Amino acid sequence: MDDLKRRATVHDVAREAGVSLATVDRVLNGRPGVRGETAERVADAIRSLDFRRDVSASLLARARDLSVTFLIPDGSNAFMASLNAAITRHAQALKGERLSIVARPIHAFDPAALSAAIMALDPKTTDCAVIVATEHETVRRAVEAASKRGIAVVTLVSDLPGSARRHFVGIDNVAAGRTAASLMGRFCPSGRIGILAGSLGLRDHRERLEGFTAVMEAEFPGHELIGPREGFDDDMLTEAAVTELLGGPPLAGIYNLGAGNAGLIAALGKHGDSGRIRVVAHELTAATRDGLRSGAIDVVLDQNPDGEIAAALAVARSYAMGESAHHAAPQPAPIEIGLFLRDNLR
Amino acid sequence: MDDLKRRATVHDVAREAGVSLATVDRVLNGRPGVRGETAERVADAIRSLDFRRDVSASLLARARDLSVTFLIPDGSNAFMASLNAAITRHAQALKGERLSIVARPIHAFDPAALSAAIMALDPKTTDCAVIVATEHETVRRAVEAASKRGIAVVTLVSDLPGSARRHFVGIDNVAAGRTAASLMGRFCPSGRIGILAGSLGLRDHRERLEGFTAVMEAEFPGHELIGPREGFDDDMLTEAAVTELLGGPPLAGIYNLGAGNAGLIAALGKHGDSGRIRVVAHELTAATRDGLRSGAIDVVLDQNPDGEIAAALAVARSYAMGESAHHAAPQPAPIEIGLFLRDNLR
DNA sequence: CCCGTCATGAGGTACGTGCCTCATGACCTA
DNA sequence: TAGGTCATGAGGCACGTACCTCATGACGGG
Repeated sequence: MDDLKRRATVHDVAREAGVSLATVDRVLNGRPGVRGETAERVADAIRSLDFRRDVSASLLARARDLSVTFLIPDGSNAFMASLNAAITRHAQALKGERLSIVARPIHAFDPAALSAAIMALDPKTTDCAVIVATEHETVRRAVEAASKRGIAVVTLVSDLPGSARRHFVGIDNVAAGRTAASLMGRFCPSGRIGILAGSLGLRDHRERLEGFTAVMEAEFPGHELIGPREGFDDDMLTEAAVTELLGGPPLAGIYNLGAGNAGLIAALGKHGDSGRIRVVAHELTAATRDGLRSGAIDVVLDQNPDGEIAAALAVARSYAMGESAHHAAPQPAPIEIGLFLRDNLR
Repeated sequence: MDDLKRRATVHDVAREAGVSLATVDRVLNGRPGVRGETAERVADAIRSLDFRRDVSASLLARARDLSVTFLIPDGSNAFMASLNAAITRHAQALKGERLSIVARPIHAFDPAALSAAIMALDPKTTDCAVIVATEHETVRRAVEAASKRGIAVVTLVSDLPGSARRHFVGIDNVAAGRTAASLMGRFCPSGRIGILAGSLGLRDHRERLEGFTAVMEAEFPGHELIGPREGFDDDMLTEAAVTELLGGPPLAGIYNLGAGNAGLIAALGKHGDSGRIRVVAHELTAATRDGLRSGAIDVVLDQNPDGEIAAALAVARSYAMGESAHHAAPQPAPIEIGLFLRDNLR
């Protein structure tokens, strides 16, 4: 009866399949030298015994730690900075968990730099790469090549559909836009709503806009949408755009689906009665926190950077260990859109 | 230079402290037979080498798995059911991670049953207990006793301040109430707001009410608050309470800070023009999801059960391994209040 | 028939820690 | 001084997997 409680080991699998330990090992770790028929017998035994590699023993026995490389855009973007901070924090916490983490900054929005960095990854020293994807054919090809070399690629924040990436960690930006509209419509019985974007060349910004306008038109048809005006995620340009919007007929609300929120707040402050204009923005940063506290911003939609890094690491660990080879891949919970008011600021 | 990259092991600690492996082991695992002065030398070595127990090796070498026992209220409460479901899911996913999870149902809101269950925990088979606390002196004493026996206790959802519990995993319910008020105030320019509670004998319900009324009074003084009416988390009683509320002068909004949402929705449906009344409720369940989709409910505040279980397990694992003994305890991110509209339903 | 290739078996060591036993010396007390 | 308690050292086995080497037998081509 002890046997019923004990977890199955590689020895049990070997016995069940009628092969030696060495063969089980070859199958488990994808090494060559096993006939297809034999490999199938081993796989059957694994399934029938519900064998799962003992993670502790496996990590202990490995010659090297699992290694995950993050390729994150550099630059002054506050959100990317908080992503990097989260990576550092997790790297610290994962000391002793046999997981080594490297973060390499990539020139922002530069497909060539990103794909070059992906191509340079050595499967001997990298099990998994986590990238903030720029949508470009070169990047797609680099991901394909990395995958062929045995490096699992995970996209973060910005996806790369149609590529060989194994997983996407991030929020649903269309849903984010829809949610923003749903709140804005309830906040403002009627009136003109100004829309600000960073750049419509970015996939996530396009998706947010799509969701926002769809819900506004369908559910709150009494409102007039102004824009979108592009602020290119820059404080100065965003301030100029907002000032221009405020110069027109009175606005009931403003939705900024991009960055540059410091500029937005500055423009509102100079305008005066900013308390009456409902404002919805994205990403919890120093600027948006201040905006929430002062009342300049009503709601912030956030993609929790820390949670995203944690999720990416969990996925990366899972793929790096090839855990999904013989059992269903454990689908991690999708990243949720965080909604923050002054009253639930974390 | 290899030495600089290698993680420190117990051997290194022993050498650095000038003691034997056995003594390091005694210190690390809190076994008796070490003079205070010697233990201090070992602790110094641990700090100076930044030694961290290798989690993989440690788990592998242990005679038994880490074991975490959940004591969760039973009954028909939809939220507790989803907590249990989350526990089952995680238990499944943690096969192979040397963590064994037991969930024991406890008669709801019964301090005697809860404390008896805590007293019955054997430190030989339980490293950590996660409880949904009922506020009572017996429970406090049981937690104290368990802690003395070497069982770390973590409170979930409902805290037990002033007890020997090592950690609380849950949301800030005052903030939740404040957030609900902040939304409600923005949704309704003015008017009467009905308030429903489960039972004001519950700490979390009291806290939500406190936060809600504080913000309504301070920021939206034009509104008249009706209630709270107690529905005792029961659909029938809640429906009756709502029907009574709807019989009075027209309401602009309803805040249900307890359960029984199916009753709330039923009463609204029978009343007719429910689309005009803004409704804020708690916990994503089948009932509240339906309410969001149909438009009967505008916003649901949720404490992600899955996230809470994950956080509780992380904390439990950390305490069960005594990781925080020589380094700063890794404070896990606090559980966030989830805000859900129809448009960002997960 | 010889040799090369291939699938597989046999057996070992290593990873870092938990936990056990036994020995040794120091110190205290009667 | 004998006997007892206590702090500590020395050493070893175990955990389950990774990864290595070497042996063996089968098979096929020339």
